[in-house]
Amino acid sequence: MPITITDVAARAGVSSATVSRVLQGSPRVSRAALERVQAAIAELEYRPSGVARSLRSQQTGTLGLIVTNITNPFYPEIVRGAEDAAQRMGASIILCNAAEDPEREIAYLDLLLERRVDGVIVAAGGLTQRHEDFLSAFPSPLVLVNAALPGGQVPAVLSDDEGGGRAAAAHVLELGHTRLVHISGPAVREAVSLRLDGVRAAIAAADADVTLEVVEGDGYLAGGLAAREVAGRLRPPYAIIAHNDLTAVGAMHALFDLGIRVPDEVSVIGFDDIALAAFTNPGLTTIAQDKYAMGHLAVETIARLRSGEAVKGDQVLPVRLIVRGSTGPAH
Amino acid sequence: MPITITDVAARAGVSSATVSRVLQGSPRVSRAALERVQAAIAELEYRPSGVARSLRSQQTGTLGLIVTNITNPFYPEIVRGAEDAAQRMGASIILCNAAEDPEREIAYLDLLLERRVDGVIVAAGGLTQRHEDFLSAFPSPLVLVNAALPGGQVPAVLSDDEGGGRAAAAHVLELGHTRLVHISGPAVREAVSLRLDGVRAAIAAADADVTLEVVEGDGYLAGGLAAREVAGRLRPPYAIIAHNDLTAVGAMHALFDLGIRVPDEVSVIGFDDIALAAFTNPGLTTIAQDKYAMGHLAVETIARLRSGEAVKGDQVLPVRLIVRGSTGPAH
DNA sequence: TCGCCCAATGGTATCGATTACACGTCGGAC
DNA sequence: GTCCGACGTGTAATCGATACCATTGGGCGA
Repeated sequence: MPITITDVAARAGVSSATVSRVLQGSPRVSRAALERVQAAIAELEYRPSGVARSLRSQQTGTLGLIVTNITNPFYPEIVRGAEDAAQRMGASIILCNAAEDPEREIAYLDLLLERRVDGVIVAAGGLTQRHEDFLSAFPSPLVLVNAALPGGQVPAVLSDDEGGGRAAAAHVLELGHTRLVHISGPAVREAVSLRLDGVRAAIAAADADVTLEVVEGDGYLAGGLAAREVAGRLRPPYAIIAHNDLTAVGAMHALFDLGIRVPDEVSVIGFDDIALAAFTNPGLTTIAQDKYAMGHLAVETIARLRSGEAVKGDQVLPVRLIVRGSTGPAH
Repeated sequence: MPITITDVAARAGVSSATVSRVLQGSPRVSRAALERVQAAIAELEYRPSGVARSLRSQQTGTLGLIVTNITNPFYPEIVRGAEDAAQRMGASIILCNAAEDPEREIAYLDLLLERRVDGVIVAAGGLTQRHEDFLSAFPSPLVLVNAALPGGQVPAVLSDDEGGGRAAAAHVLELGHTRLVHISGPAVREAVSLRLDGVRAAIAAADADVTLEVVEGDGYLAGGLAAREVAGRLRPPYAIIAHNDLTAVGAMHALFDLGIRVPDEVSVIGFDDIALAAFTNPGLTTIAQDKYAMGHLAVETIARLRSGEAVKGDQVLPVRLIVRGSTGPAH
């Protein structure tokens, strides 16, 4: 049985109202009472009940954070950004790992509603129709990360996927490549088509004789293994533009197995800049998303929504090219 | 203003007590009342307030999980294991990222107490004296992961560090190495000395002419760069046994920079089996910890503590050797 | 037919904090 | 000397759900 405000009041010889006023830092407390209450709190090691406080104030100081898969190296950095921002405003994060299961995502949304969280952040790759229905009617502040709903009814934090695709293609074009292979992600994701759009735009802008082949991957390491089949058909040099870093790493492994040298024969460029990208051999050239900022901004957006501000539309964060060792001139 | 149990009661033409009974699945409700209440719940999209329920029942159904650094690839898997186990028992995880800051860890413990979590899991590398004082007097079910308090007052979930160190050394000894270099972690951590003990035990058991040199690292990538200095002094072949995978990856990078070939000239073995280990070139041979199981077991231990069971002492999980490409015969 | 028991339901205190309102006291101004 | 206001403090309602206790009514056995 933990200590309650009543215990403290009794100990200090005041009413619970006075203790509460001390807790709130209200000025309407005499110095004598203040000191007695503080002493009692210290002696009893009293900690006010956040539960009771939440019930009364109708705020829990918690945010729900739903991630597709925490072991996907893309997400921890987002979580860290969100957690930092939350901590700064005195809130806690309830982490929900959907484990790639859309049903579980929806179940979590329900659960978070019961827990009366002050807001929810959904950092999930693919949204299904059911998600759209559920999310667009969500009765609590809601922000999407790295995904968006058609019509922009729900505020979203995104990276500049189209610009990133453009930068990636421009980079290999500059290196003299004229044959590009794009290993995409699953077609349902909006980011997938945006990145491809960017690649096409860069090719169009280059005004040169460039071929582009598109192979569909799954956005994971396995998707990169498509490079094996490609390598069977194409003679170097060519450049592989992967939808993301996991795909790129998968591709590099496939090439490594086949004895094809990166970047001497084939260039590979990824997208995301996950921690792993800096530690492959050679290091992976990639388009970096500012994942920390995305998490941070999502939490700040929740705060703005809660303060009554109408946040509409998408917030798009810039990306930047990071050149490591996996891309080189076309010989 | 969300819908309350009173609204549902009014709508269904019953008292709130009856609605509560329906919510609890109590059999003492007539079929007619049950149906009316269920209809009212559905129509109003009522969700019972977890906050009010927690206040009344004195349980929140939440667990605090304090992690040293979520972007350290060692932790997400632990988080996933914990989250899965929690979800299975209907609990949620409040994630606290201490960001390598011991003060922040302690502040979080306080916060979690205010939130009246049902239990706390601390997955933190180094424990300071202040931690020890604070944790050993912690008034709520508590489990440590990958760390232990002297005297075993607090239940802990650990890997077999000593056995792992032994297995790592035995592996390179079998490959014919006679000169071993151990890049350790910061000396304050118990796991550091245990792994080193294991290495020494394996050498002693080998009954051969083997030299061992110990270099202190920091447990992170930077620690592995100590390999640069070692490589300046030692002529291959030799084997580097790193305290953990990050250190090993750092070491491989240093060797790669110097043009020293792994594993042809120098063998490198890590510890942990983080996701990254499978995707370096060559793949990293390592001692795998079952991180998922650690998180899972920690949550289960909390549940046992809560049910009144006295869980004392450490629970040690086995590790296993995973041979990839970074270790090879000594030439 | 009477009485008893059980099923179904409602009333209400309770969990622990916050806060509107009321009350008493003291000091200063007239 | 009286009145007013400010200040400090206590009382009690409130947040939403749960659980104990009381009440009602119907069925069944004696």
